[in-house]
Amino acid sequence: MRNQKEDRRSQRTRRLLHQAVLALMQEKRYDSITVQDIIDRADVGRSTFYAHYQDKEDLVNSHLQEILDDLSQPLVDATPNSRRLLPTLALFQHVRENQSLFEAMSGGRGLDLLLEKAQIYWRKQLVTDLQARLGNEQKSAALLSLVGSYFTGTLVIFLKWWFEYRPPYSPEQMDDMFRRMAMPGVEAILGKVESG
Amino acid sequence: MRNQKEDRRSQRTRRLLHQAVLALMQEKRYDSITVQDIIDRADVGRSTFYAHYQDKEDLVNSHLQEILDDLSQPLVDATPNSRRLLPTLALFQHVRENQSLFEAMSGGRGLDLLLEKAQIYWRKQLVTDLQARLGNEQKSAALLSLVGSYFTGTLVIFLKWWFEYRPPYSPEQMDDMFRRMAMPGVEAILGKVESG
Amino acid sequence: MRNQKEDRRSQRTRRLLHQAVLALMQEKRYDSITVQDIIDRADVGRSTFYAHYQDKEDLVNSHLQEILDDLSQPLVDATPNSRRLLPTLALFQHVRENQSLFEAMSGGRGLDLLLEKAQIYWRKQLVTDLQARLGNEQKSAALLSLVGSYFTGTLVIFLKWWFEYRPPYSPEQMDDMFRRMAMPGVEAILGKVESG
Amino acid sequence: MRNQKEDRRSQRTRRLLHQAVLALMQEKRYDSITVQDIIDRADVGRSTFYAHYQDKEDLVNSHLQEILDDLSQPLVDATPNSRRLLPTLALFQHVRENQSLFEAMSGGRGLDLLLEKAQIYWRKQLVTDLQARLGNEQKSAALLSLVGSYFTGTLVIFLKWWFEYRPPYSPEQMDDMFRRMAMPGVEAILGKVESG
DNA sequence: TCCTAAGCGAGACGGTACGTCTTGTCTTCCA
DNA sequence: TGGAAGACAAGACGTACCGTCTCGCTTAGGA
Repeated sequence: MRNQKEDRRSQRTRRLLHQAVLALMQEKRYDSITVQDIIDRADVGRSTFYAHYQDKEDLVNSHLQEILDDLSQPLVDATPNSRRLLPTLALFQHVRENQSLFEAMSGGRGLDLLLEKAQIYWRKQLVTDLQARLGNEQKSAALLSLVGSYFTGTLVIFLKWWFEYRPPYSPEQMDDMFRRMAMPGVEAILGKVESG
Repeated sequence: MRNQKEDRRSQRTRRLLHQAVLALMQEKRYDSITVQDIIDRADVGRSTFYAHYQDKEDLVNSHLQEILDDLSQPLVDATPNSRRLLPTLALFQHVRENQSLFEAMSGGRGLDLLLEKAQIYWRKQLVTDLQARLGNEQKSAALLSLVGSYFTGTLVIFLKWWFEYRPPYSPEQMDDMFRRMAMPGVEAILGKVESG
Repeated sequence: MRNQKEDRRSQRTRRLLHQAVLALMQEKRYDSITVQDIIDRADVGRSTFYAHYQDKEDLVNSHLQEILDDLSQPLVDATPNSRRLLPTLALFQHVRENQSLFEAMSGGRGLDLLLEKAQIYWRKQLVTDLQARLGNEQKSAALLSLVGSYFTGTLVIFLKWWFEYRPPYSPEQMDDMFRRMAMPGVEAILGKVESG
Repeated sequence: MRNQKEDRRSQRTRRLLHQAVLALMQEKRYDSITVQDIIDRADVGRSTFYAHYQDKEDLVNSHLQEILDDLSQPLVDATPNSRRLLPTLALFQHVRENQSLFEAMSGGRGLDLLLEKAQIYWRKQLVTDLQARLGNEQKSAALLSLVGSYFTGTLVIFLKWWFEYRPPYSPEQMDDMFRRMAMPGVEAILGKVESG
């Protein structure tokens, strides 16, 4: 029916635009990328761009969201009653497998934008999760919020450091260090929340 | 003397520009502040602006640097052989005393820019400090770098949370929680580095 | 026969488009009418429009040509050896009978376009006619051209004035005044060319 | 003082733009001239263009008005109690002297725009003039309006024909023919209004 | 009665010009 | 004579149309 056709065409255009913006983010600072750059690279008309996205930011957000969805897959796949706070090991592994993508974004501030979005997203997930786990124990909302910020913020710090410093550590080593550094802090506030 | 007068004039102009940019950062997003906004507010000619600063970023950086210098005063004042990693309590106290300034910047992303600069600055200080303390113990540069990122990153997370969540915690309570959450992680990697 | 069907459908589409453009010309300036306006009004697809006409101008021209053909009917019907230069009385009468049409076009520059086309068309007719009448008398081509421009130009001036000034004159009065003003000029150059 | 400087700069810019639009009108149809064409030719920034003129039409109008002012100089210079309706001889002479200018405009519809403006301008002058002359004789406003349209319309027809047909006639011959063709018509309605 | 080719609506698309906005330079005036 | 004022070139922005195109849907004639 109708929508199939439109979807097929639209999808192509959107894919071209995403590819273009990804390529450009490897070459120059996010701020200095112009809409003209993007549509030249994607070989797409100006009005077509604006038919799909409000502006450059909208496109980039949509692009980052896709990557974030992919990045958060481990979260979704995790067995609900896993005893770990967020499946961070799977996350480090996933990142390593797609290393080239993230390294590409690492120039030009793209990675920062992604991780900023990611932290907000993960924090929400984590706080919800913690509320569920600790439903009976009375911890203040403030403390939960703080722990959420701390845990996901630290996670982002580790990921950034992994990319920027480029130490020769495996995903497993990274996750191990992360756990060793972050979990005592969490437990200091909440008490033992996991055994793994 | 000529230069005195000129200096005096320059100072006045710079002060006007700083005030203008501070006021504007409370009203709108950093990105949407234009040079025209600033010079209108400061009641200064366009060329005058460019005589003093390269561009908007230069002005803002210069402004943030002033605040950062002030903010980092506790660091500088600290007794060199203090046993604490960064005088964070003094920092939390200083921030509380100048709360209105930081709350003003908190709209419009200005605070983020400041804290980003601050983290880089503090990290450098901290890593240098740690290298001095642990000169004899052989810790890899990588681990020092990671601890520096972790400690200052976490500090920034706490400061941000303090502003955004606005919990009714005193500087002392904040510092206490920060220490309880962050120090175990540091020690997990470096061993005990302080007793206080 | 195949073509009959196609023609019947095509005709409907063309009629819809003509009606739409006529209606629109009453509402807004010619230049500000867009193809989108036309096809929305005609309830016709974009590609259908371009299947029938090259562009907006083509459509309008085709529309004006129809009106012009109708408007020039008196000319064609005139007995070939009429002694009058162009049957202008019939023209004024015809215009009065279709007054509403012309008034409709009078907004938005449509009438100007029509009369411009008309003048060129009539001038050609008139010059050809004069050449035939004066075949033996040696009048330069230049003078014939001038008289052609003068006569038809003046006719257009009268028609425009009739519409814009809207004096309470009958077609007969208009024609009478037109003859009294224009014929002396013609005769000043060509000598008496008609007795009527 | 201040305004002098601004004026001097502005004048330069406006002159450049007028020159550019004049040059372009010789090369292509009025409609197909873009603002980009103009500013490229004038070597002027886009925003500068819009600082001086609302849009292309505004610029062209302003340009035509200048030419029209120049063209109407004979009118203004005429001794107020001249016995002729409009000093048409001076007009034909002026046009011949600036022939190259008008021929330049003759391509691309520019001349049409000018003459359209001119006719409206002259008609107003003439009607005012006739009202003054015939103050005591009771002629209806309608007839004065008609004569005004007729006289100036015919004048425009003659000028256009002169340019388009390019007959080898002198300004004096043109004026003579114009008078011989147009005046009888005027007198047929108004009676003798001049002796010359 | 079914088949098939055309006319058609819908509208995505590449492209071009628009008028607006902002930047950083450059010229002119004035103190 | 050096700094302030602001005109300017440059060029990106988001919008509006254009003319092309691809896609299914009707629909009416010939099989």
